[in-house]
Amino acid sequence: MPKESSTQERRHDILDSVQRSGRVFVADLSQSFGVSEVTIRSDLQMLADQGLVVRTHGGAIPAGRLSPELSLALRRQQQPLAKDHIGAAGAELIEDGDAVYLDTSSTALAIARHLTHHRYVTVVTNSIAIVNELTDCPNVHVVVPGGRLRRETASLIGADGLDYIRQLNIQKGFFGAHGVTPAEGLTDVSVEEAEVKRVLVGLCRQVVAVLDATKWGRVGVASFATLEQIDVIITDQDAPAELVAQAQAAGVAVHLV
Amino acid sequence: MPKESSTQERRHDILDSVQRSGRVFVADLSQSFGVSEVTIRSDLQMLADQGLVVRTHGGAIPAGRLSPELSLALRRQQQPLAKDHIGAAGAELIEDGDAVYLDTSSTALAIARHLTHHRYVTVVTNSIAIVNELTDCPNVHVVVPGGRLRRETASLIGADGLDYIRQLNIQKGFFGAHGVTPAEGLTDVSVEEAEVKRVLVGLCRQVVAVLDATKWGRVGVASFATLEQIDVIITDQDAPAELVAQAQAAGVAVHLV
DNA sequence: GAAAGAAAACGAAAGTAATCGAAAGCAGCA
DNA sequence: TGCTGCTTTCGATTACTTTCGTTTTCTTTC
Repeated sequence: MPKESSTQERRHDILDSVQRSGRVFVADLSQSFGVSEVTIRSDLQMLADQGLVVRTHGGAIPAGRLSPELSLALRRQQQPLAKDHIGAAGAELIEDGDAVYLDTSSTALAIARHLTHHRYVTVVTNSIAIVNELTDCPNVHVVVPGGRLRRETASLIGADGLDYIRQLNIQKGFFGAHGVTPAEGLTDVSVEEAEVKRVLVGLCRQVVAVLDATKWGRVGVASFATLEQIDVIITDQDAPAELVAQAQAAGVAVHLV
Repeated sequence: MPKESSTQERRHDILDSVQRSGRVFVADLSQSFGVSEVTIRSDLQMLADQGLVVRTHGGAIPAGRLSPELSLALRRQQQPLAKDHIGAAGAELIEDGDAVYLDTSSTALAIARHLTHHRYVTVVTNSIAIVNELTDCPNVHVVVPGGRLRRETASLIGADGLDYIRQLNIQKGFFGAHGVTPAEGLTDVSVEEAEVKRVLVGLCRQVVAVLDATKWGRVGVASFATLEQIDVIITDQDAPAELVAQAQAAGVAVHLV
């Protein structure tokens, strides 16, 4: 393993190593590349933000190593209280008679769980997890635009359903994201899904981002909404005050829950 | 089982083991993974919290799945044997590489359950039950054309996804029906769904009807395929011989299973 | 079948070691 | 001069252990 390579080369080599060996350790990579463990952790964080690896304690594994059910379960398990609070607050923004779009994030699923007392609401979603959740809610009308099954997120992906959605009048769209920063706005780890979300943001009358504190300051590989395009951000109390202030300065109504 | 795996990998492997063997024991897992029983119990607790396993005394069993030890009678309640046989026969008509349409009938679901050993198969379906079933089959590519949720059948209805389907080359379409007679052909109880099925029959290169004996001679309100449009009927041994003969006279290959 | 005792399993708590990530500072380069 | 990439430092977090009181299950006896 060569030393004195560029940052980009090192990250490429690290990714290659993760994929070849199936598991890497921070300590080993630090020794191999002749850089500090903090630098390796920074590299792995970048690769994780692009959805290429999954960070583990002491190292990383290839994205896709874990089964779809477990990947989904791990995502749902993160910040459960924050997501529930954000979900409840998101549901409170939904009025009887509304047509809303819920994306495939686990925070949008938390919103769906709080719709049991709403009436005449239409939910448009490509999340199979949300469809399953709303099967027991006869008061909610569910529309699924369609696409190809992506097991890791129990959702349907692709742009084919956009024509369907364009025919609908969607009052509010609720979007999770991999990260949010003032410069990059809302970002995702999948370029393809970011492209679809970008169109959806344009189709919704009101855009609501639902993010827990861990998402602030983090950047995924593709942006899908600038701060100016966001009407509301619902987040929890741990959200960093400085970034919240910058979002508010850009005109976003930030709800801390 | 290698040591030095991460927590996520261990839990993935534990979940896999639960699903493969149908039952696991804390003591065995502790020995296999080289960690304490408390750690294994913590792992199982997390998997149980997420609804992936059910904790038992001393171990765990799969969640939402029949354990191999459960009685055959309970399996029968789960799905009648005739449908399972028809489903198995339907799956045998599906070749690796095929793109097939499965409708939202419970017999089509039986087909989906027999696809675990197929490769490179694309399933096009609006049945949420089938999507859920195929979540565990990474070898099967799933496409969902989309529509409005119909809770009674865990499926999506409506003609909106037809444009999507028209772009696809579907070798075989598998259709359940409310009834089949020589005069009316295949019939359904929903005029709306019959209209969609009629279009779908026209889009599939080969049309396969999957019907148990109770469907012969029965008539729903709307027809969606004449006998001449049907290539194969898969049915069980109790199908009435005279109606079977008439179908055969009309050029249908009837498979009795 | 009920009761009693023993064994197995559980989960909470506390402790330890490893790992993490934020922050600050420095060097090199355009 | 400002930016990038790297370092060190250090408080926080994670993952695992052992211990021990509690609970559940099994076995034996009546």
